[in-house]
Amino acid sequence: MTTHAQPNQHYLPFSEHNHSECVTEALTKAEHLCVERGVQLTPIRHKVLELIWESHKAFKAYELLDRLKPLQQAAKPATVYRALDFLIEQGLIHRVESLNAFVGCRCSGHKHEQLLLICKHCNEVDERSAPDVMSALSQEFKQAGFIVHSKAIEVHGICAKCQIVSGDQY
Amino acid sequence: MTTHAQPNQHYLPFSEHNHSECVTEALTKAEHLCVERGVQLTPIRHKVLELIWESHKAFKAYELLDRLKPLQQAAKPATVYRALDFLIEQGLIHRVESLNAFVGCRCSGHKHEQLLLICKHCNEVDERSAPDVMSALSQEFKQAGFIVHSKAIEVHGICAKCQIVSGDQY
DNA sequence: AGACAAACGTTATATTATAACATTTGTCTC
DNA sequence: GAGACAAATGTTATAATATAACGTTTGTCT
Repeated sequence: MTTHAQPNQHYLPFSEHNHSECVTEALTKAEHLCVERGVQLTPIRHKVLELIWESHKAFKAYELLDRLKPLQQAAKPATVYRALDFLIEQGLIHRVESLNAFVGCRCSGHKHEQLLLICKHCNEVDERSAPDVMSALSQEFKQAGFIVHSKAIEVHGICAKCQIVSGDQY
Repeated sequence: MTTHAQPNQHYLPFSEHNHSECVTEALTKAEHLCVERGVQLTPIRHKVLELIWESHKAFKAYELLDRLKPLQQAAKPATVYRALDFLIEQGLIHRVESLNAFVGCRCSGHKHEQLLLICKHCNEVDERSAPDVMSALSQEFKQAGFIVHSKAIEVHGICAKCQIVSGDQY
């Protein structure tokens, strides 16, 4: 099995990909990274990551908690939030600020912020590295004399797939 | 008194501006806009807008509520959230998604999203129209076939002023 | 006066997140 | 193996953010 993701950009649209492969790849990659880094992808953290990868939609913390409970009797809010903190720290998931929700990161491995395209119709979140946007941003920071620690670049709208599926008034 | 803001970009740094003029201008502009649009900038909405403009820092809803109470006995969470909804709707304030907080909009008048530079040290929020960033974003949306409804572009770090003030380890 | 819509009052509760402290688990040392 | 330690997790409580639902007031139009 090939376990490493493509460089970064231009994934297949969610509709066309083999999601179970996609998940396996993400999890395998996460496992390897954690070993490399000497950090523990404990069973709880692994389960939460798996739950998040169930789809490309962003999950709320309490939705994850509900799904975690059957697998982990003792699960409480802190259980989930701790796992999420770890996964974010390791760059394995993104927090979607404008939704208070969490989504798997397809370009995981290092902490880095991407452009998130969030579809209001299907709720899927597409990440794009958007190099031109990022370099324009860098220019802007330089001009402003601003030292960046973190970015959240989140866009809400309708994805290409949903425009076709339901040719409405978007 | 001149009541209309400069086109958009390149305001004075907060440290150098005359804040009371800045507030007066923002409030006067808001009043005019609401008249033009036939919407009501009621006393409560006006007070909340004034409170937000007390500084260029983002305020939490419940902080605003605490400050509103002395001026408005009956103020409850709904009071504040309704006023905030109105002010956002009219493009008079921004919601800062990554802080769950609200900040006055200096380029108010129409709904439009700007780049927000949020200083972790002084907590002030600088808005920038960042045309190059926006046009790179538009390119990206076009490429992705994504129809945009709204954007949140929020960057956390240290502003130029704070780098000078405390020459630390930022 | 009556009808209506918009804003606001009021109560209750939902949702999101963290604090604080106890317990368990694994590892290292002696 | 006993003791010491750090990391992870368990557990209880509560803080912080936000909305729902319904009643009342106010102004305007007829």
